[in-house]
Amino acid sequence: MDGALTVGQVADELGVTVRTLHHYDELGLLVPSGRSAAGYRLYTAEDLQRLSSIVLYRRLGFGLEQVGELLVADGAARIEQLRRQRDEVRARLAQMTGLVDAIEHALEAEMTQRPATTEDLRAIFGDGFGEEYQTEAQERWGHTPQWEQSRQRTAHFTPGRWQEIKDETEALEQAAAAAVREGVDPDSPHGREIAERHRESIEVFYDCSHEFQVGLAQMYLADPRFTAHYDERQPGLAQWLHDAIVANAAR
Amino acid sequence: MDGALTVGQVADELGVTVRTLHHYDELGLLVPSGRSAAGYRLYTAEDLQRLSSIVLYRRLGFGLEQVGELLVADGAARIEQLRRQRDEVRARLAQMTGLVDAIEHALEAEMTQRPATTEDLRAIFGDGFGEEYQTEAQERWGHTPQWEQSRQRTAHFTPGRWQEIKDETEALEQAAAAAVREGVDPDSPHGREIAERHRESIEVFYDCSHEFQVGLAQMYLADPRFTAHYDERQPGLAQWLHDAIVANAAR
DNA sequence: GCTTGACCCTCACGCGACGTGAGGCGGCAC
DNA sequence: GTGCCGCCTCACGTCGCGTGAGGGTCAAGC
Repeated sequence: MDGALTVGQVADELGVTVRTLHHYDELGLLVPSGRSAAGYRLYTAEDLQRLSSIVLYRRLGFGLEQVGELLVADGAARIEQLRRQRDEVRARLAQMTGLVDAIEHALEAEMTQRPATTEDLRAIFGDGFGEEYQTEAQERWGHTPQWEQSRQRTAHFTPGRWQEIKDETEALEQAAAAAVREGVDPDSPHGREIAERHRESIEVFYDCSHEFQVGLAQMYLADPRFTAHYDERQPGLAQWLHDAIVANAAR
Repeated sequence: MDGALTVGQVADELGVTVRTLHHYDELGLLVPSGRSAAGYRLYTAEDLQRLSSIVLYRRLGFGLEQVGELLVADGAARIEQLRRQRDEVRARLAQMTGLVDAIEHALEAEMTQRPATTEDLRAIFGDGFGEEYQTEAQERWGHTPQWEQSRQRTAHFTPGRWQEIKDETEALEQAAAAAVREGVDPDSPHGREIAERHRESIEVFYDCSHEFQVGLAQMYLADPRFTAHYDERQPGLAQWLHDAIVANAAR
């Protein structure tokens, strides 16, 4: 019996914890063959053999109760259990594969439905969406109620929403440019329609009365950067848009 | 508040159990917005919204604590967590794939190392391994200590072991048949060597003294079925083997 | 008004395989 | 003798509920 090992030695040998050995002892799954005078558990080579079987079956995912059954079962029963276990693990495997897909799905949804980040905006609007402009705009209008309202609303805009906004602005400006080229009167039904569409595109951000819109129109003529933006697309567009907005506001 | 639902209704609606709702309430994960006079939990549409998020995240495999964090996290943090969860699940997936392989491995080992069944024996020895022979053999020798010893030993023989035994028997008989064809003297070193090899092939089953082996040799001549078995392979083999065994026993 | 049955409430233990101390004894080297 | 490591026996914690026990509530039918 001098070959008998204590819990710590067995634990090191087989890669389990001491607590695990205690646990198996409690359950009667692996009761050490002997005890020292002081009550130390003493494991023989046979015990180690049994433990290594237990460890093997545990690694295969069996519960302790099933491990106990496997140890006393004959070959045919063991094979049957192993097959069952394999099938069960395969089933869980399939279900986890589905889980990964579900997570991917949620991830994609989150990516598109989450409020847009600064990077998203740069990706959509290009690098022209620079910090300098942002800073200046904040200084100019940061104290207005419209700015505050816009800030609150856009905080929840998704990348998809921003893309829609860009598309609508683009379409609007193209329609206005076409009207200028075709010599459409700003104070015609079509001219006023475009002015109204412009107001709606602004109302996405904040409540925009006709009066406020007229103020914007005046700025488009007063601030050369706005004027340039419109006239680059179509010479005379800034003036035409201003006139249409004024005409629409006067009804 | 007339739109408020009780636990049972909510449970049906979202496919969870009443106990689960109690649990979430205890944890503070989903505290119903109201209680009836009698203390019934009352869930509003908002509560349902929150619950459906909880159910979603739970289905994605998050723990309840993480679900709580996800509910208050912003988009970026949620995405980060989803990614982490996906990676973790993928890792577990890989490890389960390994598990399946390990089980297959154990299964194969068990298949080949398990004691052979009657079907295994038929597969190895052919259908000549019939019940009639078995029954007669048991009647003839079932009471002998050799039979008992053989029974005990063969009970643990694997299919592989049986195959080895068959191969060795085959090789032995071929060697003996060749010796007969070549006119080898049974009482020569080579003849006695074959006799000794025969004895060893018997000792696989039970302890076989030279005297006992001589008894076997006599039976090979006395029982026409044994004689036929050997002489079919090589005329004169039964007699030759008998003589070699007798010579070897006499040293 | 009374019963019935379905629903709700609050405890509180159970599961599975150990982890993680707490409190105390044994063994061995200095 | 003393310090440290290893061993012992309780015994509670983990995680997400399941499953009663014991008892109120509510709407409907008699």
